[in-house]
Amino acid sequence: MYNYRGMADHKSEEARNALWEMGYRLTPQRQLIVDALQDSEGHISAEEIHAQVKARYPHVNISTVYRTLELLKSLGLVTETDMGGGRFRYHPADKGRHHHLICEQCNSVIDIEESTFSQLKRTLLKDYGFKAHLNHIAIFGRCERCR
Amino acid sequence: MYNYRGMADHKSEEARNALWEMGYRLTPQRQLIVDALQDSEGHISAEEIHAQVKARYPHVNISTVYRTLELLKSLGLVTETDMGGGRFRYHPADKGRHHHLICEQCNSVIDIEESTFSQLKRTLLKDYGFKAHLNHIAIFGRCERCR
DNA sequence: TTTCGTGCAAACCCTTTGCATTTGC
DNA sequence: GCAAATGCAAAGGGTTTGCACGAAA
Repeated sequence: MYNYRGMADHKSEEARNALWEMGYRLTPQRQLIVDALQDSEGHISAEEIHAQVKARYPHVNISTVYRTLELLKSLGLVTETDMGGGRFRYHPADKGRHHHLICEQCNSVIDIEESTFSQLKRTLLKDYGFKAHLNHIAIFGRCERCR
Repeated sequence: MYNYRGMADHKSEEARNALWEMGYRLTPQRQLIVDALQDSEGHISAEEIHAQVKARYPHVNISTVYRTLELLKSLGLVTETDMGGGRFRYHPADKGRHHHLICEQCNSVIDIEESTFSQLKRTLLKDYGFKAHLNHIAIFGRCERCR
């Protein structure tokens, strides 16, 4: 896999630089995965990333996607949300923390602000001594249109 | 599979009667599964139920456990919680609705009252027009001892 | 050149399903 | 006797892993 410098339109300098600075190699696969995440507006699945990356480089394997996501997670560049049933979706950390409302009827996803949970967090800490780690939460229900 | 009448110590009359009244057969498997759920104090996994049932009737298959849980769910006798990563745990409905705080350090589970979320539910409805279905929720974090 | 990253295929874990057989009623 | 329930084995879906090859520094 050749000449990846200058190939992409550098939307995702931060993640790239972070990888570079930590001593990780800037492979084309990693760059394309980072690009896909950045383009996604969040909530992208590993398979969707894979499909997008394959459109450019057909031989990229999905295990590389998972391994790269693992790396980005460990560097705090990406957060992972369990959307139920063990399906994960990914989101660039620099796009801000938020949570998801998922409509069981139409499958639409509504982003909600992290602050929506601050009251709940306080209650859990006060009443149960429990420090909640609400990274990305998915809440299921019915959206406005589907009720 | 023989003589199941009078074999168990009838802790779980309700579920049994409910099954019976709805016209479902009272097989020994179903009774043992219901017993396992009842004994579990909640939060039992399909595999744990299976192990417990097999101790009495070695030939019971895990698919029967899943099918019975499916049935009990559809009758509203059991609720299912996704404890992350697509692993489900089950809980008898008559033991009351509640949610879970799971410590990432020591894996302990704290039950919390459903009412803890009523404020959040109201906010989601008011601000996003979203009717949340909070059946059983699992929230990860750190418990009092592990901080 | 030496280590790191990748592709491939197989394994994994839990859950679900198809089908022939058994069993409750 | 007959529909309903079970056991078995195989499939399923998304994720992970072992290993040999290939490429980055």
